Amino acid sequence: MTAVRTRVAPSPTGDPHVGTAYIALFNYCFAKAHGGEFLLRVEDTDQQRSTPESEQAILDSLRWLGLDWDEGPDVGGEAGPYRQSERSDIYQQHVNELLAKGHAFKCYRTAEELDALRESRREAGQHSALKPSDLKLPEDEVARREANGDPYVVRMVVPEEEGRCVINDMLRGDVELDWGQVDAQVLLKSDGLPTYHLANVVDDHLMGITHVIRGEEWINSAPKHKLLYQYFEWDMPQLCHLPLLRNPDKSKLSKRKNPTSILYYQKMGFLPEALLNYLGRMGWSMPDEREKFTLSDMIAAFDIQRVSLGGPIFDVEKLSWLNGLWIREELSLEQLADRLHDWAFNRDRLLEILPHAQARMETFSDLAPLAAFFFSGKLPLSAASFDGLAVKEDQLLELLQFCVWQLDNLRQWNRDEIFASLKTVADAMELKMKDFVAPLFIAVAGTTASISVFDSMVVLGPDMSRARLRNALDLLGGVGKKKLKKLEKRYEEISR
RNA sequence: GUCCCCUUCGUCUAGUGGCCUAGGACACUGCCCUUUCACGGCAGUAACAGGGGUUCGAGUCCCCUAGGGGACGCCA
Repeated sequence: MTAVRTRVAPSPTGDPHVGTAYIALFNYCFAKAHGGEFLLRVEDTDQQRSTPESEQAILDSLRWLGLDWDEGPDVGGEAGPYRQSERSDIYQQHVNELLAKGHAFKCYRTAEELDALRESRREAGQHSALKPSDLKLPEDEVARREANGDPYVVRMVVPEEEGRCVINDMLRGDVELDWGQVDAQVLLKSDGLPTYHLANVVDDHLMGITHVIRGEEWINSAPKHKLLYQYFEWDMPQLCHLPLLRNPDKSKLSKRKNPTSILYYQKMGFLPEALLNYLGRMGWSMPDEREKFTLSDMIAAFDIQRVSLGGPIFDVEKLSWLNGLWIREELSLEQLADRLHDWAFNRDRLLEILPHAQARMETFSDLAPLAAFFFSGKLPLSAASFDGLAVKEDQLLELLQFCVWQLDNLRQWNRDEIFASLKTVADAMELKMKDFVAPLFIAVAGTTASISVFDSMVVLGPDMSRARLRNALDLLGGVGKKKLKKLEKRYEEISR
């Protein structure tokens, strides 16, 4: 029986990433096309990233897209998506097994020692990875640290002699990697939680995973995984590495350059079917070259060998066209009315907005101009929209760019956090708050006569807010490379 | 820097040695439809990264170069 899983790692900001949905889609189609199961594994062992909300957000997003997961085998005593934290004891057990067999060792090296070690090796022109022998401490020192109760990690033993590891990839065939590039990977962190590499192998085995379909970024660590399968004497699943989604500048798709949150596309008013359809066109095509197809069409025609390896650029323009096609051709007027109702004019959404609108309303019809920007994507602005503001022209770009950066670094998206982080910029630029927020009002709401920008940004969400600020930056001519460097330097001073 | 992966119009792609004078789609341009704008229809611009092989024949196979991307964490 075919079984695949998608790793779901909540992002620090809680935004579910389209890249996750992309991988999930291919896992889903592969499983269903082979009459198998599509499972989910929630990677929630990193306390920094994972919160119940961020986890829920990604699960909801996948469900919204129609990628429902199967229950899977009962490996955690808990049905539904598999959560690592619920099984933390099994990693300890498996690590003990490796320790007993001599395939892993305890390492008492401190972070500082590791930094120094890496630094000195780099200076010496050594490019190979850190091996068990490099990490070794004198025995009395180990004994001292152990007696001292110092923290330690468990690392895996890796081959130190020269040689190559052959990894079979379903799309690329055999890929050979040097063992010299494979370091003594940490398996169990000093907090007792597993790293991806350990959890990945152990979980996949227990879940009965037959095929691992994941992003290309993992190809280099495949030898570690293969080695672990050998250490455990388990059968290894078939590997398949998908190309990475890219920004227009060809780098790996990132929120700094592109809206990447599924929530953003939801708020923009894309249909889940269309978004999924578009993701299915990334690196993949129907045998008959149809552009518009449903999830079940895709499953019916699915052949993983039809994946093309060049990293596709995520092109919002074409996604928009496809979404238009879906709206025009697939929805009746009744269905469209229902969809719009669900999207914007439902109670919950209105209740988010109304607290800010009520005080400013005399008639119901005042709501439309007041709240239109909440239901818009790109605002109809031009450079002239920013004329006549108190901030000087040369300060305008600087101000917007600083705000974009500042918001990029925000861990939590709420009114207080947003206000505090932007206030820092206003202070650093020695601007009165009133003058400082004016351009933000224009960028975010289209006019200075509007609901508080901070409240607006909360409602709009991080990706939409960022997109609006970026758009304003573009309209004003953008920041040139030279200027960007200067600004970065100044920003570093501010953010400190 | 080291290692790995990738390379067809600006973008998404078709193409698995002859059907390729390289096809489709987005975007762009023009025309038609139309009281406007969209939609729709028609047409146009535009690509096999470069160089060597293999072969009767190469976008397709091999090698080299270049370019792009990724990985080198007690992140995933």
